[in-house]
Amino acid sequence: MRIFNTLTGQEEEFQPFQNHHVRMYTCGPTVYNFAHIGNFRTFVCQDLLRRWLLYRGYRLTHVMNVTDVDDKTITNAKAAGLSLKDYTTRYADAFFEDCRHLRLQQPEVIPYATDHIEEMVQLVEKLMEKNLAYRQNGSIYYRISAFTNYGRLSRLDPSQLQIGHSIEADEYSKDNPRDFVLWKAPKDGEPYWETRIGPGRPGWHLECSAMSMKYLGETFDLHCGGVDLIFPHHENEIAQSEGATGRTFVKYWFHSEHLLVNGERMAKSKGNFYTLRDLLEKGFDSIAIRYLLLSTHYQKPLNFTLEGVGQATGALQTLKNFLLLARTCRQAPSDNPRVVDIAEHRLRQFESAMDDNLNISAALAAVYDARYDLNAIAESQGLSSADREKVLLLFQKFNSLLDVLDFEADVITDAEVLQLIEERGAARRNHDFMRADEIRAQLLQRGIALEDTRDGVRWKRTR
RNA sequence: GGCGCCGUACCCAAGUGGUAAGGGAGAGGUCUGCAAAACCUUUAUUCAGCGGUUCGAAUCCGCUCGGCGCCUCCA
Repeated sequence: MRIFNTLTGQEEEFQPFQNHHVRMYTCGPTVYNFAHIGNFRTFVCQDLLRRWLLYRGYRLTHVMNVTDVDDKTITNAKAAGLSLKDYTTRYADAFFEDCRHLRLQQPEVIPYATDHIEEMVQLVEKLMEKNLAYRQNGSIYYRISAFTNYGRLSRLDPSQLQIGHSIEADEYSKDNPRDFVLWKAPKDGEPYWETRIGPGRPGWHLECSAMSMKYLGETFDLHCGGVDLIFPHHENEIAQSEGATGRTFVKYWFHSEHLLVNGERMAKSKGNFYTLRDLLEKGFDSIAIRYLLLSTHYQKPLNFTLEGVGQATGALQTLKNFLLLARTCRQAPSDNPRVVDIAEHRLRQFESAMDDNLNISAALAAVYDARYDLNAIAESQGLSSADREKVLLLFQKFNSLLDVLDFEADVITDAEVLQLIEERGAARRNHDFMRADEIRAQLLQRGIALEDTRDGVRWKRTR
């Protein structure tokens, strides 16, 4: 498979260091509030990547950190009158609940920053020994002028960087304003840790270097995040890690583009700021949102609109209707050789699209083409048992990547509903269409849609 | 000021030199007691605009217009 590597600015053949084992790190959430839909676009892209690696048979060790100490978590916890731990636990729980709604697979390891202070201290000690870090007013800074590769990932020339406007008071004492903080001196009323490098708390970049190397080794295959993390976060991670170890930190850098809402950057002030919760409360389906978020290539901006969620819902419905037909269509007396041909052809099309830098649009086209081809057969001739299995297996393969379809047999157990379906059938046979339509409308209100086919009545849930 | 991305139908979107995939929505039709589903037909002589290279350009080059991102809070 080929994948775009931010480090080289090119698409490259993916070849992990250890042949069959991929080690991957993703920058996880900072748990200071509910994650928004833009955050989840990134996590859905990473979910697609991880699922494709698994599909291709790699053993995967995926680490995603949780940042549970930083300026925002501290400020918000204080405002909420909670301890830092109580506050961040609340939002970490909410985050993982949202992840389940979006069917994001759990990474193998989910380390929390506050559980890894010792590893971070060790990393700072190494950087101090190598004279890549210096102490200033109780804080410790990274000396970027001592790291020659600084700016390679982001293609920024350190000497060209403008100095930001929001430099904190204590940072005026840095040797170079562009140096970044590794360890922050304690402030009044803020949490801090007593450590060998002095009291304080970690800077933002430090945790990712310390935790990724702890769980994946000093050199690993993939590091993921949103494009906004390229600079400074990932640039600084490289400086910290490679500065400390002298070895290549990461082989492939995977960055996903941002999500816009109605063509604009999402911002609370613009009134276009959505959390997943907002959308679910408005009655949108979390699976349709997953579908929408995964259906645009990760390197392209995704313009999120409520109309788009509606379109995604419609597209999913087409696939669900097909699966219903595939399960319930007439039993054919013998196998149809075209079924296996179609399945193999469309699967190949799907796989080569995904191998091509996760070309999800082309992969989805293969899914819909398969649906179209197989639908015609199921509709006109029915399917033999073996062919039915093949069709369902094909879509299960597609779904191992997409995870937007359900395959468990859905049965109605409610005796009253079954009774009504029965009664409607009798009414239709007696040409009492008033009564039949009345029952159909009644069931629709309960979320069950009835469809009359030449092979009898068929039903599906509408919610 | 520096670096980078994007512009394909009503909407989303693939395609990076060989004559415009796929999805949604709309219109007409077939089937149906009516629906629904499905199927058929239909919606870009054209890819922001203008020039150039080429037998051939949405694809390559140049310019123009429009939108977006990063440059120490950020997914």
